Amino acid sequence: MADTALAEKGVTAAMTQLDEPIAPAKLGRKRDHTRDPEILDAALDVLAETGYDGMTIDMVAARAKAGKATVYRRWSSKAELVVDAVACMKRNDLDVEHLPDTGTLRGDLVAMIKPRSIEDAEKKLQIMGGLVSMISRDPGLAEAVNAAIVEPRVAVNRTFLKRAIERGEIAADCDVETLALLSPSMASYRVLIEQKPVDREFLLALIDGVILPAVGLKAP
Amino acid sequence: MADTALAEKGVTAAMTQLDEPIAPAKLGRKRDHTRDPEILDAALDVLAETGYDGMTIDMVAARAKAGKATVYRRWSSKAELVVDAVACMKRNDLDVEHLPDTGTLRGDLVAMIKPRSIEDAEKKLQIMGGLVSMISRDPGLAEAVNAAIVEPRVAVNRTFLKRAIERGEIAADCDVETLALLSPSMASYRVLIEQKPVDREFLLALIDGVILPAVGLKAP
DNA sequence: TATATGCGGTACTGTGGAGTTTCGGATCTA
DNA sequence: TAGATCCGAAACTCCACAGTACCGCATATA
Repeated sequence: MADTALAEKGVTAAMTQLDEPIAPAKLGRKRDHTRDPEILDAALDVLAETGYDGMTIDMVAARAKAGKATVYRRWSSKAELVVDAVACMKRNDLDVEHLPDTGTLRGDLVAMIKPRSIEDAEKKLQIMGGLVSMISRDPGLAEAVNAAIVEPRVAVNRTFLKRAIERGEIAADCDVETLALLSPSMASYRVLIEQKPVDREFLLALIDGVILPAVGLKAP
Repeated sequence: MADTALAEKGVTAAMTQLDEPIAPAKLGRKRDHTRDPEILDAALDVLAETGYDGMTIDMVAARAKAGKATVYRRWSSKAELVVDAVACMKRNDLDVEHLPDTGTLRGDLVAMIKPRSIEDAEKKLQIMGGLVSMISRDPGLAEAVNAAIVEPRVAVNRTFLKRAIERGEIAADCDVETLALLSPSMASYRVLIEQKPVDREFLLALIDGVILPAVGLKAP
């Protein structure tokens, strides 16, 4: 993922000499690709702490215990590094494959409230916050943010709601898309503007005070 | 030239021995305070377009057709200018005094959907977006943003909900605070992350698809 | 009139960060 | 081995911007 641009560059250089598309006859020390994720993780840390404009390549390199040249050898600019870091964030994502399936909408929603998951989500929101002002200027970044941070969460909620519709727990004509966006939206607002934590209490209030009533269910 | 400078230096040195610590006797041309709001408005425009870090004092001065020195004579730094600009934004705010009172919660909420109001809110959200990464580092700015952008909107919704409770239209135990935050939160998310417009359709979907069902009401 | 300040405009200074280069050393291929 | 490329580290160039200083003019007081 990280070396895509450089690999393409190498291929292009090779092709100009009419050599094989992929056989650049590599020479010298090989690039240590185990450092890629370390640098990307460092970038995400700095991004969450200082935002895009506050982040410097030196900070990232220092945190990853790497040289600046090592960073620039892999990503040609700060913007590319950030886009790649965000795009590669899906890795430590919530398991979309084995979601909880408790038989009730509330059970499913509440089952997603885990300290680990919350902590993870909160950092992602911080990262997103540091990118807000860039999103409007870089379509590629907006795309990456959406795919890595926004959409996964929304997809989970959408799945739960559709399941509830299928088993007849809630009405089929409720606005699934808007409801799926509800908790991510309000969590973002709470973290980035109100500067309050997204804790269990808040999420339960959201589920029992808004989402369930909105689909005609009651909290136990 | 050099002679003049030395002469002035001599005069100043002489006066410093007789100068009083506080000499408020105003002299010379008066500061034109009608320029203050023009500069602040220019700052808000630039802020909405480029964000805090993208904004330069030259941009603000140029848009206000003012000199940079004129800006720095009134605000000692970029940060102070921005905080003041945000704080002084309440001016063109929605009239909190004469809110609509239609007799139903839905009527009140729908009555707030005005093209002028939407346009205004959208620009405020853009400004807020440009400040997100600063909010976490400057408590004063967080305060200003909350007072100028967030709280007014929330207060309106809170008023409508409390009214509805008082007249028995909705249950008294519903979560007013969370519900009042709902539309600002989702509107922020829509503008800043999804990059979609906060149009009448979206707001109606929010009212009829989420808020009203959540308090046990139905859309007509 | 003399002096002092504000005005828009322009040129300047100082700083910090993006991106480049260099260095000594390590690791690969031929 | 020899040459090429990587590594971390540090020095370097270049540029944009915050903030300052000055210019010529306008407008205030005394």
